[in-house]
Amino acid sequence: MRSMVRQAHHKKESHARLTGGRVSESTVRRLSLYYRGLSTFEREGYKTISSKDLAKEGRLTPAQVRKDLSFFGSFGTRGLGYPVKELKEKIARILGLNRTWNVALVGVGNVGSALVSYKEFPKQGFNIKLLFDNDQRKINKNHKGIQVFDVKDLASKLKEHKIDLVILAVPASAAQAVTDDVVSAGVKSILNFAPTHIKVPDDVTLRSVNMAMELEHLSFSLVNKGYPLKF
Amino acid sequence: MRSMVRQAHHKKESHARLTGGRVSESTVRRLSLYYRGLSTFEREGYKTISSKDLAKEGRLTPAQVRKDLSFFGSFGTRGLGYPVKELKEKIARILGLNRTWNVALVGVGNVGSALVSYKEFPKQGFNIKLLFDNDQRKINKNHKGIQVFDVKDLASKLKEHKIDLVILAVPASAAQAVTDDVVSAGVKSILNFAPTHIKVPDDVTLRSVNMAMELEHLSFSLVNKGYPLKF
DNA sequence: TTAATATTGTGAAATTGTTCACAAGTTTGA
DNA sequence: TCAAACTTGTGAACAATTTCACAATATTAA
Repeated sequence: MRSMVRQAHHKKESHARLTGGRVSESTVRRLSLYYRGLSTFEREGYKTISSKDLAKEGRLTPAQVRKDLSFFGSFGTRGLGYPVKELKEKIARILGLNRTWNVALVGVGNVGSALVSYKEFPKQGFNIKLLFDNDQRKINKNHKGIQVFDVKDLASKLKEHKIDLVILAVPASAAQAVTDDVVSAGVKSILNFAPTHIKVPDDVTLRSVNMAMELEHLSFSLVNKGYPLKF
Repeated sequence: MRSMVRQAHHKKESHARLTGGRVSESTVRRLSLYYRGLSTFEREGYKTISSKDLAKEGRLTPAQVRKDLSFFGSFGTRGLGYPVKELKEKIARILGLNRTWNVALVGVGNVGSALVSYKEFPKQGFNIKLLFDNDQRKINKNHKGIQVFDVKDLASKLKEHKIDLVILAVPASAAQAVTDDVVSAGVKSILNFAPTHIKVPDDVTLRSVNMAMELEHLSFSLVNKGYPLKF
C-alpha cells in the first residue's frame, strides 16, 4: 500500500495480490455489473467515467465501486475518473472474458434448449461445443447445429474435446450422478440449473441457478411487504 | 407474521418482530434451502430434525440454522430438535408458499417457453395465468394451454386478472419499457431474465437471474484458480 | 500561475453477518 | 428418581463488508 504513491508512474501490484488474493463473491458479481455498465458507456461514446456514474448503473455507492476496483489495481485518474475502454478491457481480463471457453451442456430438455439458443453466451466467449442427453431419440442427432451425444460417453467426450465448463440442465434426480461423471473428467467449473443441492470437491467451482428459489424470494417480499426489510 | 402475534400468549414474539423485521437476503435464501431439506426429511419419514442435520443439507453450520430460524420464532425443542412437518409449514408460511400466486410471463421466446414448462413453479404455488408477446404470429394463440396476449394490453390485463408477480423474458432492449408498464399496473414483484439492469421504484421488489453473469463468475474462478479465493 | 472544482485511492469507522460458547430445557436409560 | 447425553436459543466475540472522510492529484478557467 505504501508504494502506491511513490510508484505512480510505474506498473504497480494489485491490492488483490498484495492482500493474498481474497476477493469476495459480491465483488466478482459487481465486476460483472461494471462490465455491462462500461459496455453501455462505451457505446454511448464516453471516454472516461467517474465512480459516481458507474455506481448509478447498479444501486451502488461510488465508494464501493472504487473499493472493488482497487482490489485489482488503480485504474483511474484523480480528478477525471476511469478510462472507459481500458477499464472495460481490464475487467474483461479479470473475469476471463478476453478468451473463449469450451462449454458442454447436459440435458437437452426445455431449459437446455433455451440455453443453447441464448445469445449472450457466445457473445462473451462461452461456446457450447457438445450436447448430451439420455434420450435415444435425441442422441446422435443435431440440435441447432450441435451434435447430441449419449450421456454414457460424458467423461470421455469431455476430456477429448477439452471442455472447460459444463452446464447441467438435467432433472434433479439425475444431477448428482452426472456431476460425479463431470468431476471425474477433470472439469473444474459447473453451472447447475437442477433445483437440488449438489456436492462437488473443493477444487471444483459450482454455481447454481434456482429459479424456484428466486420466486420464493419474491413471494417472501410480497408476504412481508410493509416490514422494513433491508433488501 | 400474523400468526406470530397470536402465539404470543405462550411463546415469545419473534426476533424479527422485536428487532424491527430486518432479515438479511442471505437468511431468506437459506430459508429456501431449509424448506427443500425439510421436504426431503419428511419424505424419508423423519419426525424431528436437529440443526446439525439440517445444516448438512447446505454447507452451513448448525449455529447458523438456529440463528436464522430464531429470527422468526422458536420452533424447536431443546434436546430433541425441530418437528419436521411443523417447521416446514412455518417456513412455507414465512416464504408465502402456503398459498398460490397469479403469475404473468412476458416474452414467449426460448427462455419464456422453457419457463412455462418449468414444473417447479406450479408445485410451489406459482401459476402462470397469462402470457404476453409482441409477435403477431404468437398473439391470440394458445401456448401450452395458456393464452398469449398482445404486450400492448399488458397493464390492463395484469389488473384485470389480479396478477401478483411478473416474469420478464424479453430482450434486454425491451426490458425497461415493459417494466414501466408492469409497475404502472401496480404489480410489486418482478423476476427478470433479461441480461440488463432495470430501474424500479423502491416499493417494487425486483430479482434478476442473469445467466451470463453466472458464467462470468465461473470463468473468473477458472482464470484465478490457484489464488486463495474465499468462495 | 493560482484558485476552484472534480475525483481517485485508501486507512479508519461503522455496520452487518457469522460463529462461539454455554445456560436452560428435554429425553433416555438405569 | 437421578445422571448422562442431547440440542435449542441467544448474548457476546469475531469476521467480513460497506461506508466515511480526506489527502493526493488532475483539470479547467482566468
